[in-house]
Amino acid sequence: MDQPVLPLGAPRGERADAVRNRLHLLATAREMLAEQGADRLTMDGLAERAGLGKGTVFRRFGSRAGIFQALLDDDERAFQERVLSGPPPLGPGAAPLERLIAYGRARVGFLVAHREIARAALDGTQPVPAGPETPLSRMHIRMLLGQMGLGAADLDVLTVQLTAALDGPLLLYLSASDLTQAADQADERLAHGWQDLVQRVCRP
Amino acid sequence: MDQPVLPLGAPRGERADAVRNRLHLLATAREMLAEQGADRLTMDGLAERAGLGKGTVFRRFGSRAGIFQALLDDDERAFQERVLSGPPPLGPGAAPLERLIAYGRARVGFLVAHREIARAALDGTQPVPAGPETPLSRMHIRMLLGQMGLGAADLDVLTVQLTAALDGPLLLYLSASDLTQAADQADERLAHGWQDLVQRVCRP
DNA sequence: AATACAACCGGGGTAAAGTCCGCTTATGCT
DNA sequence: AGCATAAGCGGACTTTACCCCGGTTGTATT
Repeated sequence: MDQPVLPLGAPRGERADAVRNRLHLLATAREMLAEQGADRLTMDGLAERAGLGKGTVFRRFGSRAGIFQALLDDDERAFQERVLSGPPPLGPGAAPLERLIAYGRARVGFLVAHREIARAALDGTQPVPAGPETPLSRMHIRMLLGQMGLGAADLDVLTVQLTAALDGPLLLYLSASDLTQAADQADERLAHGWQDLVQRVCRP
Repeated sequence: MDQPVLPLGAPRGERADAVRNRLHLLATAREMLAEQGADRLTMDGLAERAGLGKGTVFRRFGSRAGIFQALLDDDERAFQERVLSGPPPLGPGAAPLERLIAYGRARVGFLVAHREIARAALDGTQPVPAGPETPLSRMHIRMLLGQMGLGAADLDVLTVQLTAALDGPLLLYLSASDLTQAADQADERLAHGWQDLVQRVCRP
C-alpha cells in the first residue's frame, strides 16, 4: 500500500514542536531587533526571552548569522514573489534590460530597508551563499543577461560582478551613517547608478 | 623660542618599544598564518607565542580583524607603489581605460593571492574602510573614471559599484573551493571579465 | 492504544574576543 | 643626570558564540 500523499508536502520535515519553536524564535528575534538593534541580540538573551534553551536556538539556526539569514529570507519571500510572478517591469513580461533595471532598483530598496539584518546575516567565515537568497539574485541576473544576447562575454563572471556591484555597496562599503542620514537619497542614487551601469554594459 | 623641527617628523608617534612589539607581533602572526591558517590564529595564541600580553595585542590592532588588516596593508604597500609610480599600463603614463583594465587585473591577482588574509580582514560589524586599503582602490578607480570623460554618470556611485564588482567576488561570493581548485583559472576569468566590463562601461 | 524510534529540548561547559586598571618604562625637558 | 608625564604593558575578568549529551516528547507503525 502506498503512503498517504498529504504528509509528503513536508517530507519527513520538522516536527510540529520544532516548527512552533522556530516561528516563536523568529518572532521573538524580531521584537528584540526592533527594540534593541541587531548587535544587542545575543543567543542567550533570545533563548531566555523565548523561554527556550540555548541549544534549541542553535539547532534551529546553526549560528548567530543564521538567525538573521532566516529573518532576511522570510522578508525576501514577498520580494521574490514580485520578481517571479508579479507585474512587469519587475515581473515577467517586460524586456530583459528593463527587468534588470527594475530588479536592481527593487533590490537596492530592499537592501537599504533591511541593511541591518542583511549585514548581520553575513558570516565572515563563510561565502555568501549561506542564505538561499543571493543565489536567487544571481540566478535572476544571470537569466536576464542570457536573454539579451550580449557579445562573447563570460556570462558567469559578468553575473557575479554585477551582483557584487549591486549588493557590495550595501553589504561592504557604505557605512551606517552614509545611509541613515539620508537613506532614501542614497537609495535613489544607487538605483539610478545601477540603471546607468547596466545600460552601459548592455548596449550594443 | 620655537620647538626643534626634527621630532615633528613623527609627531608624538609610537614609542620605540611599541614599534618593536608591533613588528614582532606581525611577524609572529605571519608565522602562525603560514603554519596553521587564518582561522586557527587566536589572540591568546598570538600573544603567548610572541611572549607578550593580550592587552598589548589588542591595543596595537584593535580587534582580530585589525591584525589581518595590518598584514594586508603591509602586503599592499608594494602593490600601491607599482600603481602610483610604476611602469605603465599599471602605473601612470597609459590611457585611463588601459590603466583601469590593468588595475583590475592586478588587484584581482592580489586578492586571489591574499584571499585568506583579505577575508579574515573583513570585520562584519564594520564597513570596509576599516583598512586604509580599499579607500585607495576606490580613489584610484574614481580618478581614472574621471579622466575619461564619461557621460553624465554619477561618478561616485559608479565608482563604488565598480569597486564592488572588483572586490565582491573575492570577498563575498566565491567560496574557498571555487578558488583553491583552480586559483589561476579563476584569476584569469575574473581579470578578463573585468576588462570586458569596464570596456563596456566606458565605450562612447 | 501501545510501542519503538528518531528528533528535539535544555542548560551546563568550553574557547576565544574584547575590556580594565594598576604597574612599568620610554621620552622630552631642565 | 634626574624628573614628570604620558604611553605602553600584562593578565585577570567579562561576555558571548558555539558544543555536547542525557533526558524528554512527538510520530509512525502495529
